[in-house]
Amino acid sequence: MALGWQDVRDEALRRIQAREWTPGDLIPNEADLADELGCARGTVNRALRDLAEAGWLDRRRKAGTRVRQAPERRAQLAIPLIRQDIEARGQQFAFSVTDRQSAPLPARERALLNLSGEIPAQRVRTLYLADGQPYAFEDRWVCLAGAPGFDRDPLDRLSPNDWLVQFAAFSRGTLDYSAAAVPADVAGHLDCAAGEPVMVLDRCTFGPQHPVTTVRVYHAPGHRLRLEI
Amino acid sequence: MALGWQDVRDEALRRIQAREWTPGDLIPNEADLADELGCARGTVNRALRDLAEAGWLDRRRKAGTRVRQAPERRAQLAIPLIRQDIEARGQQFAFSVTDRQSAPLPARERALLNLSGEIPAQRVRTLYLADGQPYAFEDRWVCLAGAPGFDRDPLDRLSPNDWLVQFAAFSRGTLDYSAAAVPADVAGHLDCAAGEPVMVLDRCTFGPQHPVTTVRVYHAPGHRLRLEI
DNA sequence: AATACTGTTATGTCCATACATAATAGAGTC
DNA sequence: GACTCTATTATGTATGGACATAACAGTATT
Repeated sequence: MALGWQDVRDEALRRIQAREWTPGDLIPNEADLADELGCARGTVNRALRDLAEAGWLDRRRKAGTRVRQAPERRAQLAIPLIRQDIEARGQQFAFSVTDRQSAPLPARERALLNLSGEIPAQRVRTLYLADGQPYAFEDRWVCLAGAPGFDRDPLDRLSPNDWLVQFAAFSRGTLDYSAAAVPADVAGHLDCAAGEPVMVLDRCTFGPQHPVTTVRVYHAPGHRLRLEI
Repeated sequence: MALGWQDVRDEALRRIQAREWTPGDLIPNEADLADELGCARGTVNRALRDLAEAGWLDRRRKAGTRVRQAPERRAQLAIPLIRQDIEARGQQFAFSVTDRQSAPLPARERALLNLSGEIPAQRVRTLYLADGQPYAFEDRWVCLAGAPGFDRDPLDRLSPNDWLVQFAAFSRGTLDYSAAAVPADVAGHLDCAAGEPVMVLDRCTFGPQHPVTTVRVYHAPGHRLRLEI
């Protein structure tokens, strides 16, 4: 019957939400709680660590554990992989590379990726389709040092997105969402009026050694980014 | 001397990124790894669990641990608290309630919060300012059952957002970002042209017992939502 | 008063062990 | 072959004990 750490977490969360432990409060220490609830300290530790990670508690050695004033909750966003997004909605995925050229990385992209000098790169612009309807249009620069072989792949089976996921190791990156009016040249691909408001994603990806790619994705009108807490 | 779980995690991540363990691969089991690295199985477990949470590994009882094909990385987004956002940028926070009325919850909002029947609620529309410049305009419905006392607060010191954070327990919710053209009545408050593209956030908040509030936030043009991995 | 040292304390982590649980693989049955 | 039952196995978790570490508080020193 012994208490699991999830039980302990639920009980602690209950006390926080029921305001038995109010924001700013110092809560009993692990040993006492373990004693009170009848489990080992390790179990309480696991439970409270989990609540701290979720933003409910603030823990500091010696200072003890206290309830956060404003529970700094964090939402998790599964990083969008366009193909998966489309397939998850039961739609047919397709893409078409509209143009592709090799050239040194331009200044704007160099700045985004913290690079300087002449960087061999390739630009690919791709339209993604869901059930034949435009889903997103991406304008991507790929650093060949961070994605060796990318320029030699015909990109007929794998989309640029999928190719990079599969062959380029990556360790960190940034995602930057904003709203913008569709530029005229993109509007044609997305099959909408120029100037319509759409979600734009600017993304940079870095591998363990080299920067890999930076991309601007124009989502089709109506796209929503959904997060749950 | 003794390996910490972070050391084990780093070593495992190194092997994944160096492709010593390739996607789809079954990696050695915990006991063997512990043996090889010279630490207890618990330590390996902690490390691998961490990598699984971060999306690098896939673990299943008996089936073992394997490297994710496409590391389903998750980005964390600190839930936006407008006042903190503004103050974090070193700007002066201010707000003004433009109008406020008590009325039963309309149909659209009832649907969003999974409610039916006649629900006592209050509507508040608020303009948020950073250094005197419009930052966001919110149109909020608050369920009085989930936020008792809200309708009696003059909202002169605390903004609706801050009031709810401080006095209404909440346990879960949804965030829904999209791009939209600013409606004419909002454009006046945000000091921009009607029809300009802006980020819109639709948010629902639920307490442990009752739904609490649903809100639509129109961010000022140029607003960016930044996530890091 | 300012500084340096020294306990004390609560959390952080490790270990060895034990048992629980989910999922697979194989044996046996129809 | 399709099904059921039964090991087997890798991960999940609980325990008690131990020590590490950060941070605070009080004491001693200058």
